[in-house]
Amino acid sequence: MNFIEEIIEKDIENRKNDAKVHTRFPPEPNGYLHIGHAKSICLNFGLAKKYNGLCNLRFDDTNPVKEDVEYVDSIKEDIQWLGFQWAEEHYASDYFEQLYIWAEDLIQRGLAYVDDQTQEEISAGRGVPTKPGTESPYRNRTVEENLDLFRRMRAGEFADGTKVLRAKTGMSSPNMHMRDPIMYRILHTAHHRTGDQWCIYPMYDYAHGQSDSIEGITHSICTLEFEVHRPLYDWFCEALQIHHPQQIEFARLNLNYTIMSKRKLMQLVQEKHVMGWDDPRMPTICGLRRRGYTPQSIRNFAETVGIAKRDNIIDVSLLEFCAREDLNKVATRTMAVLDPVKLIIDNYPDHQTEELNAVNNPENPEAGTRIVPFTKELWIERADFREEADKKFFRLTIGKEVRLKYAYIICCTHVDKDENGNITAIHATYDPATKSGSAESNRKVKATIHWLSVHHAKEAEIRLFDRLFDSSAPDDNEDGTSFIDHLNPNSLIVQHGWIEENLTLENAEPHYQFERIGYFCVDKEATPQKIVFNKTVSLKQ
RNA sequence: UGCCUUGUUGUGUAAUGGUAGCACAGCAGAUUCUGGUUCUGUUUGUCUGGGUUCGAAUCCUAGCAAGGCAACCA
Repeated sequence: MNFIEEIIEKDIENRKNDAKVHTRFPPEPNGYLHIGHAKSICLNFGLAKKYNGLCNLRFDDTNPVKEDVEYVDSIKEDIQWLGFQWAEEHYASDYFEQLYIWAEDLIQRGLAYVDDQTQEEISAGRGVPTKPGTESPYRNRTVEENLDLFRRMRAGEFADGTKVLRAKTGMSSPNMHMRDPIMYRILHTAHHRTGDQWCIYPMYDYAHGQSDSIEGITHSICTLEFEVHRPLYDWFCEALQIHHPQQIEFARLNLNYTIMSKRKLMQLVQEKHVMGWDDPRMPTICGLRRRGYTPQSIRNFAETVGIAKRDNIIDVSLLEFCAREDLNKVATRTMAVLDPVKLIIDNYPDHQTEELNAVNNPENPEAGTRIVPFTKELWIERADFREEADKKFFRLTIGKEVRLKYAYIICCTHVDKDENGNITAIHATYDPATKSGSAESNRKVKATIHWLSVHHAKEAEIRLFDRLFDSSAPDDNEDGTSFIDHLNPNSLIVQHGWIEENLTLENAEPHYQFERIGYFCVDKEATPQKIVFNKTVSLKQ
């Protein structure tokens, strides 16, 4: 049980909020969701589910300059794909009128004032954390004057940046957020939902808590950097005398070998370092989806990393473990040869084709079996043969035996080479008595390798992804480098390999395990003419 | 150098005054027609110093370290 669950269970025990739990996930629609958001989504929706409560989706859309419907749509898609459904869909912008009414109320009660200072003057007046700030010369305007000015701000009489509405919290708090914080700024910018209805927009601090309050949120969960905002959150709820949700902060997710800043992810997309927000190397939810991660694996990951208040950097190997753990259960097995070399079974009849049975998923007998054709000429993985094998190598080498999966035990005899010494073909003989499933098939061999019939295999493009950055902390700029400097030049390698003939775009399963290689899924760019696979994650080595 | 928060194996996370546990990673072995899976075993830890207590990761105290905060961003 994490510390938030402890708080909630105590609240339920004390019948706080009538023992109800109502959370919310409050993204700003200014970018795509990433794995860090997934942690927050799983937390908020998970808590609601665990305690028979509700979880809303609320877009924190108070800054029209950065926000767009494109992001609203992608956020909704990603949350649903992760397997969650919100109780209510809201937008902070739906509350603009209520927020405005409350602002006038605060003015009338002498708790807010219009300030004509420039941005620089306000910043200077705020002072520094170690010393109190100074009061604005406009701080003591009359209620009437403030009301008149604020109404004219709304009416559009003033230019951007010429006036703001500030709360009167005092100028000497050691918490900088409590030094007469700005509530409204003038922004003659169209909003993606309210159009040009407004030219003043509330700040986060004057919108978030109130939105929570309006929706009857009981536990307002956010990340650590909002800790210093909590006194303000509380101040507004108390000043307005409205339902007061409890803000609780937890540590955001950090993953090594990647970055999590929306701004920087946006830069990768805009500067075309990646194919887009859904590039399989991106830590975005849509990127992970395209990469072949299952929603279950991401939920498991979010559960496994836990919830606490200390800063953390999770090892990507945990994410990969979660992917393998789930994929092992659900992925359809198939044989694929990524880096082919020809294997010729010299003593196998020239024009014979045998139909062999292959298991679709050993973890799930219900997945059944399929037929794979076996012939004299096969593709095998170049790495499965070595001329000079050490003690640790127990696959194919001259004079040694291996089993061809679902087929026969073969013994390597010799190899053909071109003038440069590169192996062009490997020759072997097979033992007909060792056919899989036959009475004498139980002879032990050191290894089993996968293969494909040259005459039947189909070509496919296979995209092998590695981590996007070659530094475990690409965002650490202490040496003067930027995350762009740490991009891994080998993060995408495109190979043209061979797949089983029965695997087509039309009948493709959502997830495959290429036996002995890794987990793969069909990419959205695949066509019936050219099927394209993405590597999700390799098998454990 | 003001205020807030946080320090538990390599990485995360439990233990709420009573045997420092779990997961990942690592290592070793068993099984295996995937060097996968599964199973077994195993290395490594309470930031430091004092104090309270029969007993401290936990309480007190003094340090130290890390992170956050001085946007008309969220």
